[in-house]
Amino acid sequence: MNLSASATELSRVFVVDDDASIRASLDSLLRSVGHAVETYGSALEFLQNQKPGDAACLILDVRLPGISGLDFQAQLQALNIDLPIIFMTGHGDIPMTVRAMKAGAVDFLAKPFRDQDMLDAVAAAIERDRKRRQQADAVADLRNLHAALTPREREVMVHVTTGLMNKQIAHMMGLSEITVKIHRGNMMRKMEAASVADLVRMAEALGIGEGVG
Amino acid sequence: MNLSASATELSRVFVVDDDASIRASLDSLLRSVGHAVETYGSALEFLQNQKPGDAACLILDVRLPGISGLDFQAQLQALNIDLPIIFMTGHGDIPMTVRAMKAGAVDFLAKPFRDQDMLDAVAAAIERDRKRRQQADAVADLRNLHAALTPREREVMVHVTTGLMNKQIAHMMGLSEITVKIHRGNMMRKMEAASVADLVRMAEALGIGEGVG
DNA sequence: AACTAACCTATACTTCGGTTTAGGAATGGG
DNA sequence: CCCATTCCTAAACCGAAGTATAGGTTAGTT
Repeated sequence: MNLSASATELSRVFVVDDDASIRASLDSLLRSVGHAVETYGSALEFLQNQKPGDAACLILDVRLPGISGLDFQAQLQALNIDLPIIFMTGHGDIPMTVRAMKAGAVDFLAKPFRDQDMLDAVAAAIERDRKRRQQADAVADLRNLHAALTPREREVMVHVTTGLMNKQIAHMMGLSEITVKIHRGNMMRKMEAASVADLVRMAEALGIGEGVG
Repeated sequence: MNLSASATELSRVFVVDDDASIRASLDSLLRSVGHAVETYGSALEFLQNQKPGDAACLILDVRLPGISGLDFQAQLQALNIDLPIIFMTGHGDIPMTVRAMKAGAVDFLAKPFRDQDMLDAVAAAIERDRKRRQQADAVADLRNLHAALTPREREVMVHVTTGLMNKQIAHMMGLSEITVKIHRGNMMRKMEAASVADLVRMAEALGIGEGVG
């Protein structure tokens, strides 16, 4: 059996709904297309288990025991858990929908919904998460490199990405030019930057010293 | 009278609704807080008049004579008219709301709505447009500079922003190194780039030759 | 035919970037 | 106390970048 037929990469879907029958049917539906599924009856239950490294998304009923799905969405953001969310609702209204979408929800489905709509939403959510992870991983790598810099090297990096010459940097930092060159060389090696152009792009990704745009 | 009291910058709101009374009340509401307002009874009417240079937004009833507001939204995108849209609806449902929000609507208000909700939405929309314009203007300036480059200069610019050395560029283009230097110097002057760092940021803004990611 | 723009090249020179080698000083941990 | 790290500097050197100056070709315009 080819376990990874439809899911070329691992995809995990978390379902949070207090209705066991909904959980069961979603579980079956999602597994049928190759997603790994974990279901929970409440937000708390979900929070207690931790999420692995797969591309994932969260299917949430707006009405949960104890907490509103919308509030839970905000709570996750506050906790820095960035998981694409698909909302379901039995008695949703427009303001609720708008609020959820503004807060970044992938989709908002009114029950009952068509299976295909849910599958499409999940596919979109998983894809979004996959891209976000990819981007986040790249930035994390850069952060590691950047963290290995000494204070002086970090400082020089800012000035280099600003477009200053060694001479100017030396003057600003109260150093001799040759010292700047040393710091600069060490910095470039540690950052694994082959050129200033590379370095500038890294700095942009790290959110360091913007300039033109 | 201080005409620009509440509106520190000019803001223009387009209202498209087939109901004249709605148009009138929105016109009055929006003018009261300092927005310039133009109302139209149909999408076509709006399209025939052209939009000026102010920061602006569009208030649209989802149900318009002849065309759906959602379809009109898509049409505007196709026409490359990027105006923040606030939808109003009397009989809206959740799928409609989701579709509009996914397509980039700023807000989606169910009638009747509170005046303050509309004013908040308009303020957010205007602000979004202001930022978009600012960004677009900056890019337009860059495009003008870039358009003034000769083909060779453009080519050299790509290679420079990739981080290549003059020697390598020369080899790739089948030129002598000195010729590359000339093109490069002319290019930097025409682009008004004081440094490679500057140039790289310009290239990013122009969407030219990405590198690191 | 005269002119302009874009293109290519060379010599010569200056400045800038970068590495190597070789030190000295301060800090903090084992 | 020794050791590692960070920090600063210098001399010497090489290669890369950049700027004249001076020339040439081709193609299209007037």
